Amino acid sequence: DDQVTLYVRFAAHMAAVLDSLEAAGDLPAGIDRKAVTVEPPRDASHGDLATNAAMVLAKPAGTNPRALAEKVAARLADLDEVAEVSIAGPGFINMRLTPDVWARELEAIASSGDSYGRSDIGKGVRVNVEYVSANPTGPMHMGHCRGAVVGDALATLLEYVGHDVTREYYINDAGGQVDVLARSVHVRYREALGEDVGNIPDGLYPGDYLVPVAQELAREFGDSFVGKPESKWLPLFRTRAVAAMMVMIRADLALLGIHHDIFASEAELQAAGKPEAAEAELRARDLVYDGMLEAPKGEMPEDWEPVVLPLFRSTQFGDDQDRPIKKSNGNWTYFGADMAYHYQKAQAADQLIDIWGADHAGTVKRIQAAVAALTGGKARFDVKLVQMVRLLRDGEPVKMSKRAGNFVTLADVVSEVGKDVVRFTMLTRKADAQMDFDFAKVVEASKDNPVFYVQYAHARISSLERRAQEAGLKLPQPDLSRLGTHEQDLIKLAAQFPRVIEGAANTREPHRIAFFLGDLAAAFHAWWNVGNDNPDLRVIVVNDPQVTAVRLFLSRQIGQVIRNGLALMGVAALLEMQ
RNA sequence: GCACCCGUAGCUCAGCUGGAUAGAGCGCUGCCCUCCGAAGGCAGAGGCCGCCCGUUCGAAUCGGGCCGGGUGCACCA
Repeated sequence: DDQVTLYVRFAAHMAAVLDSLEAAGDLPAGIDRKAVTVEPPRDASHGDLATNAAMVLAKPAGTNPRALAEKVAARLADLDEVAEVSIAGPGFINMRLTPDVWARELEAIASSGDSYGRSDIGKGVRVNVEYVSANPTGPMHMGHCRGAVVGDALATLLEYVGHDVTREYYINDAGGQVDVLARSVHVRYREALGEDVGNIPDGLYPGDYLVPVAQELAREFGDSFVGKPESKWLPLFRTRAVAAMMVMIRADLALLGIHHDIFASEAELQAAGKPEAAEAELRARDLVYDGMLEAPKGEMPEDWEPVVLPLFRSTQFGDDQDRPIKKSNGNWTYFGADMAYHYQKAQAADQLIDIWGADHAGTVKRIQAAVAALTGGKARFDVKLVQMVRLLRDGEPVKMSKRAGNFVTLADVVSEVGKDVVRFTMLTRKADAQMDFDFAKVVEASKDNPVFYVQYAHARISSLERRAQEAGLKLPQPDLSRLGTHEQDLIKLAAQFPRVIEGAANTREPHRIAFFLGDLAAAFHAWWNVGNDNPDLRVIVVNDPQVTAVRLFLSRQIGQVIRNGLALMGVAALLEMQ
């Protein structure tokens, strides 16, 4: 019971109070209580906790908020943990809690340890998070980075709150771009056999990361694919090249600490006839028909001509126009295969989440339409769009030319600033807000760099532990009744952690963890800094072991919360600053 | 023309999925620290939350309509 956190406990208190009012006939039975909240008021001078119960329930109960508030307040005042209750404004019920509550929460942090903030609100519901899914045509570059980190942190977060999470990567190994990849490798293959191929032709991938793949093919097959028609070598070269690219991509992801459970292949999906099955099902329900494609609404391409294709009725689900599932050459469109892919994912999960780059925003509606059609609206399906990251160095945009494969790779960035800095920084903005990533600023050791400030707090806490040990202090068991008000304020903030986690999980917004840690670190530094002016207020007061024991205990638990938050973000907590 | 995302302090951004007097960092102003637990600290000024309606006891938050910025708009992936 010690491990039940404050807000969980008070939700139960609230329910019990309302039950007892029902039993006493002061509240009609069966009123929806979903809107009732118990949370800290924005202004701390109002108290520690506030509930809107009276305002929310007054109307359905056929009474007025003040009258109901009186009754609720009276019962809340009976709780041991509540020191004082007051009614304010339109019917807020404010509670001030006993100091003991904060001591108890601190102990809950200590006994829960790495699990403080964990919950089971996910109830084991299966969630499939698909993220990264970069085309297997080269190494990961910075454009993939943010989605990778956001997806990974979100998956970890959902696991932490009790979901059964699958991390999935969709390999786009069936489209035209992997044929281009295979042709690019063929050029390198001829080169490996001694031919002077000159510059890599336009339209092919010029990167020299293809050289080892080609050399391997040359070693294994000699010149048997030189001067032969594509049909003789293309499938083999494609398979080998994609496999090699995926090895590279996995290595890049590993640099960020990212590992997927499932790598799903589009080519295999098609070979297994999944798109045909989805089409058949939708045709049977008249959701796929053969029809004329509408002319594009934007700039008209030169070679546009009307054509009849199998179309999915995505307009019935809110899309702007129906979408082709096959091309005029008979191949599946990306959408046609993707539709079948999402159907497949929905067989093994209750909820689907896709993390996409914002440049794909235009295709969200059609895939949501397809999932709604194929699952009968059963599966919750969210597409999370991640906005672009502008790369800067000292405020100047980093030059990138897509030609010559001269992009900034993820591996380069990680080796320059480190995994933890990349991951934390990518989570310091809402996913749908644009972001700058300045190589100079993210490693700056100052207060306006949240990565630094949070790590610095944790390092200070670790250093306190070390110094207490080095000083050889004989410390008693901490007597938590000696916590001061400043210290209680720090606990109050730390106690929000489980709520922040819950909110971040429900809204699928892992960035909230980063902001919370920034606030908690700032509060810790402020507490630390009072010791600058007054040595009696330092954590370690050599001639007062009682106080030292309590403050050290508090400091250790703040460190625990910071560590738990960082762990969810996939960031290692530093024991000392470099 | 349509769709999606964004408009909150001078700048960069939070705002707990409807709560009370709107928050942080930077910048600015003032004081403190330079005898070290200071890769700083404390305090202050600064906002019709793009605009207008609506829903509600209550709106930065929800709905509708405008205005402004970004992105995307045949079978590409």
